Amino acid sequence: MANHRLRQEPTVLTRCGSCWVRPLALFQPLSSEETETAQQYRSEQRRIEPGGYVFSQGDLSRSVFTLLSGWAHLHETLLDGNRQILQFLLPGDLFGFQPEMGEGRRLYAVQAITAVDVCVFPYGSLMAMCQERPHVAMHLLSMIVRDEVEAFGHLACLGRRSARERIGHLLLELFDRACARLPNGDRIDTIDFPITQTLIADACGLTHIHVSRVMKCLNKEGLLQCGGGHLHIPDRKRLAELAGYRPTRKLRHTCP
Amino acid sequence: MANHRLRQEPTVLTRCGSCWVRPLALFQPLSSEETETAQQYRSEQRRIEPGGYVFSQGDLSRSVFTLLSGWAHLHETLLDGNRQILQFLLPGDLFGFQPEMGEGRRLYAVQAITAVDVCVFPYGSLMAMCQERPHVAMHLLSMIVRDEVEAFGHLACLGRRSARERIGHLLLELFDRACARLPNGDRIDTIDFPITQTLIADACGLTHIHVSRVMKCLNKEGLLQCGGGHLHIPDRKRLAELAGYRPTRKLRHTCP
DNA sequence: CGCGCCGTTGAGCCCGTTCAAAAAGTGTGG
DNA sequence: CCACACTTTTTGAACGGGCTCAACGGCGCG
Repeated sequence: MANHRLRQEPTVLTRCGSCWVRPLALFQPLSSEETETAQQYRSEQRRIEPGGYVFSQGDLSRSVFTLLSGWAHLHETLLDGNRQILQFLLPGDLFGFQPEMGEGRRLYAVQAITAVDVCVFPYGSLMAMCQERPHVAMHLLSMIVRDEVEAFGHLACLGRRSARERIGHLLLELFDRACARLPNGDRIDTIDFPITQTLIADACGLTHIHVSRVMKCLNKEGLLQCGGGHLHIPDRKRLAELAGYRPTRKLRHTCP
Repeated sequence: MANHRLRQEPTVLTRCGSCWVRPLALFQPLSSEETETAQQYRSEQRRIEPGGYVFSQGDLSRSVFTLLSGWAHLHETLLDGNRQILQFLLPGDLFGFQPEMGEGRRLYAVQAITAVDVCVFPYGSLMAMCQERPHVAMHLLSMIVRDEVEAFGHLACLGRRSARERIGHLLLELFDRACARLPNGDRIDTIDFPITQTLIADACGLTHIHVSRVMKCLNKEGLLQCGGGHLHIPDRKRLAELAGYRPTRKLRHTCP
């Protein structure tokens, strides 16, 4: 019951034991008894409205976060004001690690796209948990490696692919990641999609003007339909071929 | 000519206790007594000649590696034959992690640029070590996060910077990383540099032809001199300004 | 010597950008 | 319901950075 309500609008504090993103996220390897004690490692839960920041470049870096609901993105703003999106964040995703582990300042910012709820873990308590429960540390390690592999994939995209391919690739990836968070996402061909063309441009290293042109074209060819908060992909295979997308690459999290 | 071989050339089996890259690498947090027992976690040491592969895309993924000497690069080969370099590897660097931790196949390949020596750690024994010594696991975590941050930096480069900036940025980064491995690297303005223009192109997402043109230009302007296995940067500040390079960002490893 | 690899140069083209402006949502308050 | 402001998407015209294709010179090596 609490579970059902969480999916819609978690305005109240969520207990780890009944958190619906747990099977996807940091505490996946914990047994159900352990989960209740895990509660103590979390410091708070926070809601951020669309366009708001979870943290900004230059902020003190003292915690990591799990996204409980909504969409967000991690980005760097360059000196000339240009922006590069480095990651899109979906429910269950863990973010906010930095090499210094709690002593430095944020190199990147995380901005909410929709309204989001985040769960806060101070570095200190997270480290304590890792020391006490090595299998959590191992799981953490593998989550970060997965992030790195994703970043490598994006690098190859930006370095060696055309605009069409980059956009197709990104949309397929987000489509798959969003599907993996649905109860029975296999047969779905339309998802809620709060991503603007400007965001796509900032992720793909293009101008929003050119993104508009290319997407218009992809639309005409019947490869995808995007707009009004929805993304429809009628034929994944055809788009995947165009984009050189490898569905074999494991995605960040999949529902159990 | 001076340090044509970085410090020394370990042709014989190196013991962890006397390994010169240890202060930079995986076993940094170990005490000297621990180091001798750490020896048991390492399975072997391997030498690869220039152009040879430490592993290739599709290989079984069973170990991680520490680079003991030489230069290498990690890259992905796309379906159309194009290549994207994802990381340059210098002595002390750890590489070879994948999310599945020993069960999947390699998504990327690691190729030797110069002759290299690598130290092999099977996943299993590494995991055992992490369970027994949590501070090693924490150090591992922070090393991988640093790699991810580096990858993010490259993403921003490829997405939002011009060819001049990308090349300048890459050369400065490699320059700094190489310097950090020298005994007194602060005052140095020339390093051994076994990187061809084709490699730079594959890292920056450009053609080697265009790299040649841009570097000719940078050379004419007195910003750098690159060739014959050496890189000379007379005025770091000027180049850094051109490239939008932030020296504040912490590099992978620095000599103690 | 021939062969490969690396760097260089030139001519022409194309993808994506820049600049400018209009059209089509979207949300707010009257 | 409309008026208004704002964001998002679309369209057009012209420019240019980086690519393609092709050829050549230098160097190391068997």
